[in-house]
Amino acid sequence: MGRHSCCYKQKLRKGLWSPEEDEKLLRHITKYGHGCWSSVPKQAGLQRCGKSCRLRWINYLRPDLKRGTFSQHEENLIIELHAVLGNRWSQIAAQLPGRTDNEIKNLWNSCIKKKLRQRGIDPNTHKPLSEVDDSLLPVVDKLNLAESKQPVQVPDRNPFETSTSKINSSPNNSMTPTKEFFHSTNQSALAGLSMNPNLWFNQNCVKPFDLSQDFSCNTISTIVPSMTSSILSTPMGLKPVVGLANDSELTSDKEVGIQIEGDPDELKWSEYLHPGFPISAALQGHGQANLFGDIKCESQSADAAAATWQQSQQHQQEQQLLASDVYGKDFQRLSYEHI
DNA sequence: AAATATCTCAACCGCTGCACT
DNA sequence: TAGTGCAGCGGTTGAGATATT
Repeated sequence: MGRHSCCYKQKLRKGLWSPEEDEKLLRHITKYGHGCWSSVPKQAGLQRCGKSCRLRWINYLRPDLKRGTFSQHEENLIIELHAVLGNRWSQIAAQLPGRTDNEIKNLWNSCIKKKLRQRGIDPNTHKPLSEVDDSLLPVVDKLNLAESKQPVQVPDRNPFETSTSKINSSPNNSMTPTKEFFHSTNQSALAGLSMNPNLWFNQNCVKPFDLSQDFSCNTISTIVPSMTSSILSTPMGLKPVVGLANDSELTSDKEVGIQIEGDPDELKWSEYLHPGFPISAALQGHGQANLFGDIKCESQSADAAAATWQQSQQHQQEQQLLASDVYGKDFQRLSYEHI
């Protein structure tokens, strides 16, 4: 089609940027802003294409970039977000201030994938490697899988779990939620739901939010990608959510109750969280709660949360029966305690 | 010490979606 | 409606650094 692209222009420099080029670009953008990227190289006196300038600015020159190695918390967050978002690096990067999509992508491909395999987790599906169907893997992944299966190393803790978490903290609890949850065998009915009990909740969402800033997630439909529309329109109105308890004022002995209220069924569910613990991970164990109604997260005392939790038990059972009615035999109730 | 293998990461490539005409 | 320009995204590449033999 002969579509014109800045990349096809002749006499443009490629490869690594020199300090002089960096300085020119930095000075120009600091003074004038980038505006239209295609005009930046000319205005800044650079023999580069606009695309290259944009990339250099975003990945290297931007003043708000955080340098240095990733913290353990950041790595955990990336794993958690990858389980939710897959390879949507820019969306993942949006949740890590000062980090770029390129940086996160590189970290994932060079480090995190390896670490997960060593822990016996498939980085693509986030399932235990023992569950991964070899026939579905590319040859390269099969090789990696075979390698990492050698010393079958069962993870001794949930990689999403923080040290301060009380949730899923039993000694042999790795990626294993101990509660029952719903799992549909009808893929069209619940398109997008993960087959992974740890993640089915996650796969459908979304932009994590910070509890310290906003406890309300009733607007979840506005941040759930369009891919979840089929889920949202299910008879039960699934509205998944993911978040982090990041309130810096919280201490390890101060609990936050996460309450989920269903409408119109007034389903209530609660769990205790500690700072830094991914809500999604906490919710995994009680995933069925997320099948119903709107979700609202509120801060409440441990006692109040416990009372709410008690109150919700009976209602959840009723809702589970209702789900069976809705989906008939396609809907199974499974326990993953044996995994 | 040299050769080779592996890893890291900056940058490129090709594609998509959107806005505009 | 189709064509064009652009920004942005994710996959891939390859040079340099580091580890291993």
